[in-house]
Amino acid sequence: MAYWLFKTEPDVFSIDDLKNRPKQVEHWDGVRNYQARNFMRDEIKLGDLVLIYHSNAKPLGVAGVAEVVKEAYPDHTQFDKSSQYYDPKSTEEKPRWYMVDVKFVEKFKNFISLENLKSHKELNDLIILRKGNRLSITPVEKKHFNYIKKIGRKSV
DNA sequence: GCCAACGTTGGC
DNA sequence: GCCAACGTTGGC
Repeated sequence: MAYWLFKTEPDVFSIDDLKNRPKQVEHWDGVRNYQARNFMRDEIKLGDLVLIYHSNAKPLGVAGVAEVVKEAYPDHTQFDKSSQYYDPKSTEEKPRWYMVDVKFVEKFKNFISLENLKSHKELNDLIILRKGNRLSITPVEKKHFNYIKKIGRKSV
């Protein structure tokens, strides 16, 4: 059982969008970075928990938690010419990109802004807080996950 | 295999 | 809108 952080731009897809999906499940398509792809394909397992992080937005930060309900399978958008995620170099026989399915678990009562995250020295080595980090999927340590969950559930 | 040029991400 | 920090591409 492992923990992860997925970035998403809430203008495109937010925690509320996930919550409002049928069965509250959605496939996490559009990842076009090899490191992130490798995490999904090789390491992200059924039942893993995911922090949903809203990037490029206001507010900016961790919005809630989701759970992995389906392990890696080919991302269909890579074969779709009309998709912005279309990849002409990928084939059905040898797909280049993968995705997982996640299910809504909870939306934090207390949205945790990036500023808030940074103010906790316990979270100093969280990957997302490293300067210049652009990876859209990153592993999160159990202690960090639990700490963040605690802040998120605290009422303000 | 190197690396310059270019494109993208994402906080500010 | 700016720009630092990356990742990718493609010529050599």
